[in-house]
Amino acid sequence: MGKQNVGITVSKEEDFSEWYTQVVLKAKLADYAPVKGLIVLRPDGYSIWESLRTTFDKKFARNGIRNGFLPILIPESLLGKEQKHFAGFNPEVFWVTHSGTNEIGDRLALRPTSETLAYTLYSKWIQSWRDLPLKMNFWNTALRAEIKATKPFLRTSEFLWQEGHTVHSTKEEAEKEVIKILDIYKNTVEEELAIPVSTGKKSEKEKFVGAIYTTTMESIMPDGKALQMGTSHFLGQNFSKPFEVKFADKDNVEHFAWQTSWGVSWRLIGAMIMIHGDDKGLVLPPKVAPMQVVIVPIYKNDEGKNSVLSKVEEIQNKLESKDIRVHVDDREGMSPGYKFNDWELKGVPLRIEIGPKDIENQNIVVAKRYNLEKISLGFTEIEKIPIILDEIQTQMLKKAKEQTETITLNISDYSEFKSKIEKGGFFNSPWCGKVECEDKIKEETGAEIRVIPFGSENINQKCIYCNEQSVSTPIFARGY
RNA sequence: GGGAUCGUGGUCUAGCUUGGUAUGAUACUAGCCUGGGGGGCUAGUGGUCGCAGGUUCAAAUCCUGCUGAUCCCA
Repeated sequence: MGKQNVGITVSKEEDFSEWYTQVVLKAKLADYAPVKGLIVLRPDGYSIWESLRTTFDKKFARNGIRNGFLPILIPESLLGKEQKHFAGFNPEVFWVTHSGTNEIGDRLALRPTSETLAYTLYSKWIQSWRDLPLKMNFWNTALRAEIKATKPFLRTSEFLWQEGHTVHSTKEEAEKEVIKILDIYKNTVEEELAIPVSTGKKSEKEKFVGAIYTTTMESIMPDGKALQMGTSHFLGQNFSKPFEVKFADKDNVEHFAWQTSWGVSWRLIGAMIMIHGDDKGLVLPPKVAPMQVVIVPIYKNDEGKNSVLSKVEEIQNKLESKDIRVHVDDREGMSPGYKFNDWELKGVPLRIEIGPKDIENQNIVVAKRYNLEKISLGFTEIEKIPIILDEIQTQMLKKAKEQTETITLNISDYSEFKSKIEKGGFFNSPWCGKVECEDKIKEETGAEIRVIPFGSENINQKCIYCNEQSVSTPIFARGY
């Protein structure tokens, strides 16, 4: 077997973009579809998404949110009801104009997002304060035409996501919901994917079109570019008015409702690949890994094979009884070395090697993927495996946090800002709050306000661009 | 939005300038030997050169259109 095309052929350090694409394809998470900008998820990729979905569903349910399903086609007349929202999405909407050979009068959009459709229904379902709050979530795909620069998971014309839409009788309750969701997002991403995030608000310029304000979580990738990991919007009454989502309150006066919408997409998978992967390929956090442990049996002859395989089976059963996802690689005709590399490419968190030597010594060899460390465990120490997996999960988050810290800089001088932006990173820099400065910074450096972190309000500094009094210290970065 | 490069068995690739139905590696299948970090030998399978059209006796090669991918800049 040759190694030239099987593994990753470039280093993460030297050619990040190419490295990323190779990891996605070679670890068999996804492949390109025959249509531009679309990808296909393979079992290992989809399994990670399913794992995230399961976690989110549990947390949503605990918060009183239930799942529903919405169709993919939205008539133009509905999509156009909230003008700013429509104008924002229009350039990237796919349109269905024909059914068979007949032209469709009110052409149909492939949903870029479902606010307009959901709220048309909500206005039917809500009449009284007793119908509120209404909290629903939808697992589906959204379609937004990406003409250029597509990249698996990060920028595709169709993407898997969840979109939540809630309706409340008061502004306060809706705003609390916005934050509650952002919290769920943050702790899920940090606990499951081991990716640190910064949360806060988007600037006026960067907020969701149609929202009063947008809260967001952002992460910095190893190449110094920021990635939006999820957003939770306070819609106010911007949609409830045009869509007539209203209710009779206890005093029998009719009010427009207060709404939120929020979503995360499979971009999270892209972030996980970028943050944790290395030159050998994917590195999966144990919690979302489709296989947490792979066992590679090693033997020379039938006699050795039998004793090794019976031990392997015993260990497999022991681990499965502790709800560990185990796979035994009993493929014949492949050398152990080939298998080691293969599973490292696919990012399995722990590999167990068992051969004649180990049977003799009453131990197993355990290799950790995230740091490539190998340790020996006695046969009686198998129950330590779940603990080791937990440690790996913790260590991966720690490592990612350290990485984030090293590329997060406090910069209050604009010339320093400009000279360092080429290398990328999160820049904490004071800002006066004016969109003119934001625009100029974007124009001159390519960096934008990714997030204005909660608690970053401050009036004691000078705007990095115009030197006037600051209102906050946002995180600036170039983005994906 | 602007620019550049590219598309040949599953994968990577030679051939293209100077037209004559395709090179090598790897993968895959079978057998034997091997087996603790991408093994060896032997014998096989697999493509009609991204798609459509044009020029020609003849097109992977020349021309046109389309499509897809990658990278750089805004």
